[in-house]
Amino acid sequence: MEEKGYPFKKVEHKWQKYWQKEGLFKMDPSSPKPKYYCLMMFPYPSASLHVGHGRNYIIGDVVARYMMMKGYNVLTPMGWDAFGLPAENAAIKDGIHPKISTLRNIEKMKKQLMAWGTGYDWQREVTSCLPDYYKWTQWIFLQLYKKGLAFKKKAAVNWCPSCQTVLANEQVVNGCCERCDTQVTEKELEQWFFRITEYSQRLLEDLSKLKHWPERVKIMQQNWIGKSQGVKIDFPIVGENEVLSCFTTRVDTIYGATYMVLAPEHPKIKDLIGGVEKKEDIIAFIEKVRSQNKIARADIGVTKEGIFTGRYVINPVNSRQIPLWIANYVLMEYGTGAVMAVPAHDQRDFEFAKQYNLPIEVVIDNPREPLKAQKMQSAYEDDGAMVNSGQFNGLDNRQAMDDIADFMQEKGIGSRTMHYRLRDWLISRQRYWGAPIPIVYCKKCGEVPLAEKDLPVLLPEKVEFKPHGESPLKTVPGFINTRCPKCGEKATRETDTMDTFVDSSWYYLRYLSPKEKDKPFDSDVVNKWLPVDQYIGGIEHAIMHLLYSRFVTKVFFDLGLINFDEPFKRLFTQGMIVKDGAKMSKSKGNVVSPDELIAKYGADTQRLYTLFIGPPEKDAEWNDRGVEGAWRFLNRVWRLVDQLSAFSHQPSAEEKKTTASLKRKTHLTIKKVTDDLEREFHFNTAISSVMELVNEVYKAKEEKADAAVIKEAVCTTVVLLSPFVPHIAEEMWQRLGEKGSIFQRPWPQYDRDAIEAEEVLIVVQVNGKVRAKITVAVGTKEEEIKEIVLGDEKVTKWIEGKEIKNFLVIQNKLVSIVV
RNA sequence: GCCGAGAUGUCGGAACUGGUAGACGACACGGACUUAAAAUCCGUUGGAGCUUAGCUCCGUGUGGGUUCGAGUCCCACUCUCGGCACCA
Repeated sequence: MEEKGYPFKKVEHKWQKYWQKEGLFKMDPSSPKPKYYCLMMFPYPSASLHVGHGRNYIIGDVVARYMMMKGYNVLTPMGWDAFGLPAENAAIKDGIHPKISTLRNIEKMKKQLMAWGTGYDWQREVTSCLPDYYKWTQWIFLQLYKKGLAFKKKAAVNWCPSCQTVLANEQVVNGCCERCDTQVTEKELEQWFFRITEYSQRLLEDLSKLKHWPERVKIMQQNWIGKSQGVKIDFPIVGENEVLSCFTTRVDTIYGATYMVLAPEHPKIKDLIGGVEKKEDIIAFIEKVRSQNKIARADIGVTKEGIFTGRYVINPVNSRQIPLWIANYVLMEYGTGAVMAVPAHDQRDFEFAKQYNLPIEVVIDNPREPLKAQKMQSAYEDDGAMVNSGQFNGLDNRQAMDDIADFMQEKGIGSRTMHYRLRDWLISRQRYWGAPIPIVYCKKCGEVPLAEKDLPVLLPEKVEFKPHGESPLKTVPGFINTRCPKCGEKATRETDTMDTFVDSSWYYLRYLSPKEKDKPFDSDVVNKWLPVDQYIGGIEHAIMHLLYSRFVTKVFFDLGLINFDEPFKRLFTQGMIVKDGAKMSKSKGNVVSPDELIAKYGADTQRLYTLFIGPPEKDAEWNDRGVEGAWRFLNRVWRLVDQLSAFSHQPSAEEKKTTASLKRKTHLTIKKVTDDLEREFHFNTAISSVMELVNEVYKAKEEKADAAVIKEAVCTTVVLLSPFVPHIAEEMWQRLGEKGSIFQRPWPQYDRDAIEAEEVLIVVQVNGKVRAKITVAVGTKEEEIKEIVLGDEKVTKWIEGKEIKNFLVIQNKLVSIVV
């Protein structure tokens, strides 16, 4: 295609080379400037990028360049979250080794990032799938292991009986295997966990330290941790010298507990049903529920299923015997795996009681109309006065909650306690493309961690990818067979690899000393540079990645490795770019390729449009027409610079007014752009205000304003645009006769005197409606304004013959008359 | 169901602490330049009405409220999007 407009290809090539040569983005450790760590979530190296991906990097690049001009020593590194399932799937499908496809994708993406003009300190690049990185991921595992924070326990995985393989949640589609469509079941395996639950309270509390995180992300994390206060109550089992404990947040409803339900996985069931008549049926029921995988079990939703155990427990407050059931709607992972069922006041219990004809007893009355157990259509979950509750009758239920908890603690039948929804972090993956877990199993010594000096446990390269029922690592004898680090006897290696979220939970520390051979990071340097000043990434990482990173940081803090306990000071989560109302994806065919755009209009046009499209934290709809608008604007600025030297003029008195107004606009724009960048990254309004300035310059040229002031306006335009469209800005800067990189000059300051206006427009409202506008000198006295207003024809028309009830004057702004 | 975000012209979106609603861009239309087209430049562009150089009324999802004045604050509701979901 023939190039029209400014020669963007030449310009972009020239300046990309220049930045690289000059090392513009190389962080200088000896710089006396204050530090600024600007971090983008490191990407998974995928084969094809679209303009939606670009938004993240473009925003980050604007921030980095702006902070540079503000005089900071900016660190802006980049790396690759390079382990993961897609590469392994590609290996199975196309037979290409994950390492090869991943490294190839990295090269491709790196070129793409450079084509966007985004600058990074490439000397600090990290790649999580390479041994010099994952050695330290394994090291981190060992530290957690030593602290008792890494441990093994049985846990269920999704299992495809046909492929004979473990499936990740995203490989399960509608409860079936994505490859062969077989119904997925659950299988128990010994798996590795990180004990993140030990940090529940701190992870929750410290959210309040994160003043510059989006509120919604903090709320999501808070809900995810899910703290609830309640009471743990012991129910004695009839005929045994034992109790079943349950947790409730609604201890006020205890008198209404008419049965108890256990999760099918509850460990005490085995003993309890030992001598029961229908033991076989119960076992069959438990088997049935457990054979369904978690996803299917959650799907059932409506159908609550259960079975009576034949046993009874005693409600400790009224000594009543109530039946003990097992049901699919009770989860072992939450609380104690046992629930006191109060059908009158809990909807789930209500549905179950209706289905199995269990008694319903009202203990909190609806203040609007008394409840009748037989007539209830649903549970009453709101507040009211206590009834049928012994000594607590008549109390407000909220009050009773406290009183009953006190009563129980006194009598020793229950205690106030807290529960968290957060579960331990399952880090085991039965996969090849991940960091091997550095553990060895020895017949004599059992489970033995490797010594730090024996790291890394290298991932073998020669493996078979075709699915045959087991993790590819299990088929490599050279990997599995080893010696016990303790006794030297023959031993076998752990074949599970680590969740990629482990890799990504600490990479931001590695950037500070990426080539360090003896430790994961240099504590002194890390302590100097962290926490990260600005973290930028997608909202999809609001919970997992950010929570895991916070956890790992806290562990490092406790280990004395670092002196801060939150990794990211400021967080910005950008919105998605959609097209035709849907997220861009190959399957939907709505992908906009950055390569074509760059070929047609250049990277700066794409950058400008991406930033102009809307507020960056919100989702935005891509529109090809809008790109042309950005292109037109850049050319408009380009021509302005081009023609500037030809313009010289000494203004007449009349033209001086235009000159003054342009000068004022110039400085107002500096203020506006700066405010928009400081305030939540409002690039869209910053850019529109520069557009206004450019329009004004065109007008001022037409009206022959002073050449020096026009030049000031044009230079300011170029500088203000530079973080957004760096290539063209550098080129124009040079053409304006300046030397060196525009990013090495300071960000402009506005002149307070220049933005002072001499006259203001005052709006006159009569009965709340705008009726006239008058222009007066700044600071005109109230009396004087009154006089002018009352003499105005447009105003008198509306107040004539009417009584003025109120006359309000707001300085330099507005007059409001009520008649 | 719960939690969160949102609803403004034909479209993307502006409007900071209540003070001219619709900045800026896109689309559309008209004009200038041109042999012509593209590009560029200038102008018009929320709706309705009228006695049409202008003026009036209506207008920010719906209904109510506070206020001299509400897109903005309060109450109730509707819808859309996102996340979580049998959490005791």
